[in-house]
Amino acid sequence: MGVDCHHTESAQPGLEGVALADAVAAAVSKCERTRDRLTPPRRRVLELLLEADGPMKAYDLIAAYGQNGAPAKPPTVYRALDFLERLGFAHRIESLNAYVPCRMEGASHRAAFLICECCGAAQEFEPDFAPQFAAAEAAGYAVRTVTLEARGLCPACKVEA
Amino acid sequence: MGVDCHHTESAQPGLEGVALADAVAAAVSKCERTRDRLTPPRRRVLELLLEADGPMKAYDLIAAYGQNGAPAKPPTVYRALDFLERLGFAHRIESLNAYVPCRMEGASHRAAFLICECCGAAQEFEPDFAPQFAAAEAAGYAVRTVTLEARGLCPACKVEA
DNA sequence: GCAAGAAGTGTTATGAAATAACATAACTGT
DNA sequence: ACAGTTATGTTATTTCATAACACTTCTTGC
Repeated sequence: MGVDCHHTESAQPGLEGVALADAVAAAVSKCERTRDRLTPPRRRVLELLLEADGPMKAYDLIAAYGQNGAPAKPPTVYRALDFLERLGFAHRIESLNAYVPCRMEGASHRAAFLICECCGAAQEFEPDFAPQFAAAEAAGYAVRTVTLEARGLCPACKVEA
Repeated sequence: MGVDCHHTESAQPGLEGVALADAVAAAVSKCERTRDRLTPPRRRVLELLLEADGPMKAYDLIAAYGQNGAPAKPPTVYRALDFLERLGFAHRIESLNAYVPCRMEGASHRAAFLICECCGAAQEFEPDFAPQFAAAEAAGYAVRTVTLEARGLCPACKVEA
């Protein structure tokens, strides 16, 4: 990803086989419980995100959508992404214009990432926003969502540099 | 900005007259000290940001650039924004695709905003990233920059809602 | 069951955001 | 003044995202 990065292996390999099936099944059952509809296009986009080795651009998803190489129409994918974000199955990484499946258990309204500028990996983590949150509320703000994106070098790329 | 927001006054009025001149002069002298070149296009974009009542889109800047109504070419504005961000005179708000002048004194590599989803105001604040920073470094990451964007309602819009 | 509304999809077209590439001009240090 | 670097001007293109509308599928109250 970065200009001086020569990694061949991804820091975050995508799911496949049983692991992928399990992750999809978990989403299916979660949607059944909440009466949300994980329709075919939504499910397909979720699969693509889970299979990916890293953050996926919307137009990568569009290109990869069809099983036979046929691309999707942009609104198909953007609508699916809206749904997946809304349900907490995916996150948009603003500073990359890219999307990742949610790796955290408790789907909160918070998303925080450590983004490697060398290999492009995006590691989700659970931030403690308590201080910022408290400060904002003290100033009279009603905070709804918080996005945090830290950029730098992941352990592997730090060593190499 | 928001669909159910009827505010006429901005929460953050832009600078004009002496205040604007002072702010620009401060940037000029800061650049003189650091031997950076606040060239005409860069200065013009900085002025536009300072004059604005809120976050400016790049194409708003492009449209407003010429004194006589003539728009700028996109690269002119994007290059100026790169410069202004690099020196800490401006910040990009990722979740809005928009830009604001820096309101903080010490130009750090950190930018944090409280963004009102109703009136569109973006209030910059000085976050305490120490905990997140420490956690990231402990995990082996070398953090370079951190962006935090909290979305919700500002005090004025909270009352109205 | 079935009508009425809501939610989802397919499709065409367009709008908005950002950059590539290359030629020219202006500073900088020697 | 010259060589190297930094900045600008310009054209074109690429990338990212949504508007609008017709149609289908769910759902829910009767």
